[in-house]
Amino acid sequence: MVTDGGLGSRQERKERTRAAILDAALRLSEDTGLAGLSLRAVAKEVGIVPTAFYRHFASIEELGLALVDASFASLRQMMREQRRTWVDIDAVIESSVDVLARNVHDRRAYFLFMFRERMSGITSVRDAIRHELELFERELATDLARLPGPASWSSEDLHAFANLIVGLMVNTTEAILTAPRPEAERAVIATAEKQIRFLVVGAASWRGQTELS
Amino acid sequence: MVTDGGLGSRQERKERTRAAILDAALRLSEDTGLAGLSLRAVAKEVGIVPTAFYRHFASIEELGLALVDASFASLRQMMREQRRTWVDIDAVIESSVDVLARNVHDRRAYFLFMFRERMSGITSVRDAIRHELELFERELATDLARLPGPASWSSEDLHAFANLIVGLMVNTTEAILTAPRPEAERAVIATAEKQIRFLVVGAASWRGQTELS
DNA sequence: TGTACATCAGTGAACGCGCGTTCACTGATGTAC
DNA sequence: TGTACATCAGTGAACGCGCGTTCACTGATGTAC
Repeated sequence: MVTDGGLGSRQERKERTRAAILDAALRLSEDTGLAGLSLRAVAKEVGIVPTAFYRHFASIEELGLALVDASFASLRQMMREQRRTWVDIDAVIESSVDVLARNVHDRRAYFLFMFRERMSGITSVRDAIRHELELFERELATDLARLPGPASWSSEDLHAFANLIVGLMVNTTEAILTAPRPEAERAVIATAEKQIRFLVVGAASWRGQTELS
Repeated sequence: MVTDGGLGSRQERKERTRAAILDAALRLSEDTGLAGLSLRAVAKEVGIVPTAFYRHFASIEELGLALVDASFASLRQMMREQRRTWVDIDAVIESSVDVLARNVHDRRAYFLFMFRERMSGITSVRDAIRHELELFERELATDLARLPGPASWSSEDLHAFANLIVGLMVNTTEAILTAPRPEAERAVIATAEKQIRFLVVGAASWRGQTELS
């Protein structure tokens, strides 16, 4: 494993090993969670000696924080693609659940990591994920404010609505990740689309109500 | 610790030790998660020798399943109290978030356990929690069907709506558990009440829409 | 271009530690007569 | 009520194992001249 074909500069090869460690950690933590992951198991999976791990990360915790960055980079890329389709709120509903479902498959390991470790044992990793989700929610609120309807809402309403959407997204992601068979997944997606319509229509009606009162 | 005052029959004292184990596990798993909990640490906390653990549970996993039962028994009791106030959907909204917030404080350790282990490493425990949450959602759908408005809904709509409510409840619970200070918690509660109104009004309007089409 | 030295990713032995689990045991509690 | 025996929650020694971490090292890659 030292020379590994001898390709690339020393720096490039170090970067490749680092990527292999992140990849192995993402894979192995599916079974045990990050807290249950041992440095030795990761090293074994990568094909390096345990002590070589320290050339890349000071601890499993530091590795975990790098995985949080990678996971949210992946999530942001998804949202960037998604946002290009935002012309009005109906178009958003139309496409958003499908985009989510496709991405949950393509980046399954990242989504599993985010939604598992959000609740799990390593405090700094958990806090980093919650912080990123909060940022994500704020970004969403800003985006929503550009849509014709929500443009006139109060910031409290926008926040509450964005929080509701992110919550639904999280729950739907978990349901997709958990769905045992394609037909169960289709049911999850159909339910999620219906739920998004509940939310959108509800928020609109509710604004109407208070504006009249 | 053997005689511990000598109070009660052998059976009663065994039951007391069992309860102490469950209690210690609930407490210790707040830091590490159930998967990070060692049999020896639990025994030490209770004040028995590690091997005595086996008189009560075959493994940490079995202990975990007992904690799932205890946690959902606690959740069901909350819902039973809550249901007594259900006369119409407005009364439900009025009281439900407050009841939830109060219970999250009173049974904090149980709620932490449920929502942490739902995503965590021990497969059988995770599956048991998901199963219970599914049952809980079905019960809620049945209850909702008794309310004047939802009584006329399709079962798909009821399911989607119940799922949305449970999801919101889960997210709100997590937010309450995470809220650093009382004022942050009040903001969470205010947001949750607004969100429930979104849902209720939205579901109603959405039904109206499709009934007209 | 060739040489001498510096860098540093990965090696391998060794350590002490907490872990789950086994086993034979102890002695208070419970039961049959 | 008194005695003899059974039950069984909790004990304590011992085991092998994987863990994180230390340390001095190797040898290919990189750099200065």
